[in-house]
Amino acid sequence: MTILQLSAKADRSQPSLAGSVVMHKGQQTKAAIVDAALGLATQIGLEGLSIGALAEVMRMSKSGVFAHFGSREELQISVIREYFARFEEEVFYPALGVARGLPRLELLFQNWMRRTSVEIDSGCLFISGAVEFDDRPGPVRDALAGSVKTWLSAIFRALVQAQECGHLKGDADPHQMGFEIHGLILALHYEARFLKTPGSIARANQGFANILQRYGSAN
Amino acid sequence: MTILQLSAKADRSQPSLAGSVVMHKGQQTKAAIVDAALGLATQIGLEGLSIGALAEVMRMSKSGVFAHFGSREELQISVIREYFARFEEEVFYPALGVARGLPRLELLFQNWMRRTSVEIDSGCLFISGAVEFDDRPGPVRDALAGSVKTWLSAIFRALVQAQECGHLKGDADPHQMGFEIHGLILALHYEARFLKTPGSIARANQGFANILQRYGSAN
DNA sequence: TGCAAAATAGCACGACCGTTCGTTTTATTT
DNA sequence: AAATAAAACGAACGGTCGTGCTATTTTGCA
Repeated sequence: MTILQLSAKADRSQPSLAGSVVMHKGQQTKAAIVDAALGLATQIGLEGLSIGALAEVMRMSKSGVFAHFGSREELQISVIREYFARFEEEVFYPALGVARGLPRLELLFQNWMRRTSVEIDSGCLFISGAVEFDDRPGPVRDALAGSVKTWLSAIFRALVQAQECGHLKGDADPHQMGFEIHGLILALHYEARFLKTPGSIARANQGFANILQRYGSAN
Repeated sequence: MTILQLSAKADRSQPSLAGSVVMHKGQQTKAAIVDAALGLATQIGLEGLSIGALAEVMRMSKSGVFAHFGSREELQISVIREYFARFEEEVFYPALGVARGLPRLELLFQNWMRRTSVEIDSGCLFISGAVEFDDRPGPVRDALAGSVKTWLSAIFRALVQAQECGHLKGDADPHQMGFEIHGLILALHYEARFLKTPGSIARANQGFANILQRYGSAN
């Protein structure tokens, strides 16, 4: 049993570059397209992602690219799924290797921070996507919000476990902690990527330490 | 002397709805256009703001709207200036009426929170704009980043003053505090506007109280 | 090796974009 | 009221967008 409902079964028709062993031509190129699209989308956003530009990068015709998805929305959703899969792989799963409670919580945050640091250059789809699909209902928004909620609830569960392990004060509120931690990540992304404020990474780390100090059972 | 370099002198040619007493037709409609554009931009973003849609709202021709700005970029910049002016008016200036130190700091945050709460429905230009102009250099980005930096430095100064008044611990770091406060606002906007998480406003308030508790000189 | 199926290309469409230009209407001044 | 300046219009241009069609090429399997 895993905490995140990861794509356990080989999901129908969404190639994650490491799909099934036997991979036909179509699925290969589709995976390559999604990979390229992910690169474009993190930089210019899901809205800015255009099939024409994507085709140019892939050295394919627009219609050739288009045929793999059937619609722009489906392309965007594929990108979101791929982004989430990589996020899981990079941030979440490695943290399952360490003990529950504070160790895992700290590793989760550390991985999240490291990823966000990289995204200072490349951009974060969960942040840009949130702004772009604020009040634009539809399947893209649903995919985006679903992914984020899944991740945030994983953080929440790690906090609850830490409390159960006695690593946090009994009256600590995991929801409140999650909110504040999320704020640190958002502030890091905002100040470092947009404002180019130096030292933001250290600020976020310090903020996390402060939260632990307030809510930790020992000092 | 004011902390924010407010538009003290009647700025050349940017009508803020309450411009000079004698207002010619052109300046009136320009102000009305900017007002409508601000409404559109906060909802769909500065990038999504199109002259055609704006003209439709104004019941004017595209070219008629366009002539007031000369370019789309100039329109966007006008919108940013207007947004910042209103932000000052609503959040910053009222806080100058109370005593320096903790009272002013708390009022600043309270005003900021109130504004952000309203923006859960309408959207915040400083947040959506940051995502849209992350790595797109140019005058629009400059106007956006300049406004935000001006505001954040006002917060910073309020923190320094609070420390000078003895309302904060001597070893409190105003930069760190500003970072964490900014994170609370961002988390509020993200979770309330995008994820529709209930209780986010209370979370942000609690977070601010926590920061004050850690850094405050008295309890 | 042949053949069906899948993948890709090519082309055109309608819609919307920012912008330009010449004209006409509306305001302001003399 | 006449003259002048400012403002608004309407049509058009070149461009990009997503998408739908129809060929053509490529692929994988019998």
